[in-house]
Amino acid sequence: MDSSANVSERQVQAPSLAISTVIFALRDDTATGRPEIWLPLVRRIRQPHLGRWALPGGPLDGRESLQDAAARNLRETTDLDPTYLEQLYAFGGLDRSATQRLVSIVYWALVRPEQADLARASENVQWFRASEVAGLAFDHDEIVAYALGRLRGKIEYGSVAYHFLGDRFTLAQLRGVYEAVLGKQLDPANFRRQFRSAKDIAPTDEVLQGGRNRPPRLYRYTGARADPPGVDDGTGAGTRTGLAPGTGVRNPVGVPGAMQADVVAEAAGGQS
Amino acid sequence: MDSSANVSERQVQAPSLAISTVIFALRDDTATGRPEIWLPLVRRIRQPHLGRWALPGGPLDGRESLQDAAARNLRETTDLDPTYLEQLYAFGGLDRSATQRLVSIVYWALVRPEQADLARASENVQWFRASEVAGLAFDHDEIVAYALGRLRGKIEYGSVAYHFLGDRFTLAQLRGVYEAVLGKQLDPANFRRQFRSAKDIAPTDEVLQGGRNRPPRLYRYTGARADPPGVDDGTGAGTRTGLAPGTGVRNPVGVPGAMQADVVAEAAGGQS
DNA sequence: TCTTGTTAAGGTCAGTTTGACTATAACTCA
DNA sequence: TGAGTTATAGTCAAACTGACCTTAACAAGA
Repeated sequence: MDSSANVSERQVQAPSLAISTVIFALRDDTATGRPEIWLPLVRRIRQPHLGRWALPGGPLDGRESLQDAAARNLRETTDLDPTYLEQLYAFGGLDRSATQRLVSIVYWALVRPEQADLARASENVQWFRASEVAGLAFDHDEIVAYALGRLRGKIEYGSVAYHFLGDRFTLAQLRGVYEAVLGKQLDPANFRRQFRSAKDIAPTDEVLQGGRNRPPRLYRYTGARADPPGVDDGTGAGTRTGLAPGTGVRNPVGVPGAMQADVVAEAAGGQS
Repeated sequence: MDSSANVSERQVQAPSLAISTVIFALRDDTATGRPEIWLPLVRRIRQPHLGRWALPGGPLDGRESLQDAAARNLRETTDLDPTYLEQLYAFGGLDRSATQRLVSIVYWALVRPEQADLARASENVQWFRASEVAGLAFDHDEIVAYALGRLRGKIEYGSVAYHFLGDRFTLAQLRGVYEAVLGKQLDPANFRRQFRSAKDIAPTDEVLQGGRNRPPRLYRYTGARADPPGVDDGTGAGTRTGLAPGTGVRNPVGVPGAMQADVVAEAAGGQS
């Protein structure tokens, strides 16, 4: 509206650009044995929000692509290469940071629990249960909530779930992923039925020995494991490989239904 | 990899930030009478790509939120306020523009055909059939293709289709929207069946007079018309109000199916 | 060695949804 | 008045879902 001259110096400056990354991994609950969603956070070592936990990230310099910068966040925080990395959203509200106008392009990643050295908690890097994350710096609480919503939405389609798992997995493990992400139990028999007829999943001739019950067969994911290089869709359009079965997420037929808005955010700050 | 000093001046500078907007409207084909997807483009009046068509957009200054800047693009190009406006993706490849490192945050919008003054084609603003767009400046071809993929993905859920239509509409008009977006014909009877049981659609007691056939009943969309203010989801998570019926888009059940990757892009340039 | 507990794996069944198709209603135009 | 076209309602078989049942395979303990 008002484009006259009397604006503060700060607002006239071009916004700063930062990349942040929400990294999800599964970890079996020590009590129930059921997998839960965890994510690493880093402690801020400067103002603003000094000392608070925040998403890994930093300013974007001119030499990296967005995705490369996010992958670097991932490496520096977890020592892992991404098995899944996708752009989440660009947060650019005017008051995300008190000290500067900051636009953060946020990525989200999935890593495998075996790889993620969850024990590698240092003074400034620690893993938290996603359900218990609160009080983060900037608007990172909302970003995490938004990322969780996206994860749920994405798992209803294909492929994503497999990025939490290793090369071979049992149907029970796969079901565990779905249950952790969707936050509800699924019928094992129906889950099996749907996944047995899935195109991108193939039984191996191996079984998982060592359990105390009947040894489950191991399966292999035969679809695309990662997004095509340089390709990165911002929604469900991309690597979608079919619908998640047994999801309990019945086909939202009947057309327009109830407003299902997930947690959304127009905010967030970058770790700089 | 190489963080030594011998890098060009340009690459060391912070990337420039721009906002671009893909604006979709429907327009009835003069021959078949069936609606098609159109979008406005602006001619570049400076280098690079001088004279070529490009998405409306411009640099982000420090005083606007991302969404506000996109809404301004929309207004300045079409004289319309957004009925639907959502973030599409942030494009940040290293070589999107030859002259500078440029990161573009792209929005996409839907407008109503009655409102969109399609005739208002000036020397530097013109509407094009989405299916015929080609040869745009920067990587805007790919951005448009990506936006079309997102539109298709989104229409399979709820609400989005209605933003193409006015307050009252017939089921045939609504079906026309779906057919234009999905690029295939749908069975009128089945389409009707599903939408009649839809929660967010209600029949009025009016019919549309003046046609040469049986006058169709008018319906009203009773769900949320626009995204909550300031709220803007980057995917299908947000305003999702149910699945599109009759879509022919059968529930992608059976779990993982065929890789359905839509057109994606890691590129694009901003109109500056 | 037999019993018990637990998970794996396969199957049944009723209710719902889908896609293809048919039939009738309502209107304009020739 | 009859032909043509769209609106609207219904039918039917195939497919899918969710709930539930049965049997297989294994470990641990009696």
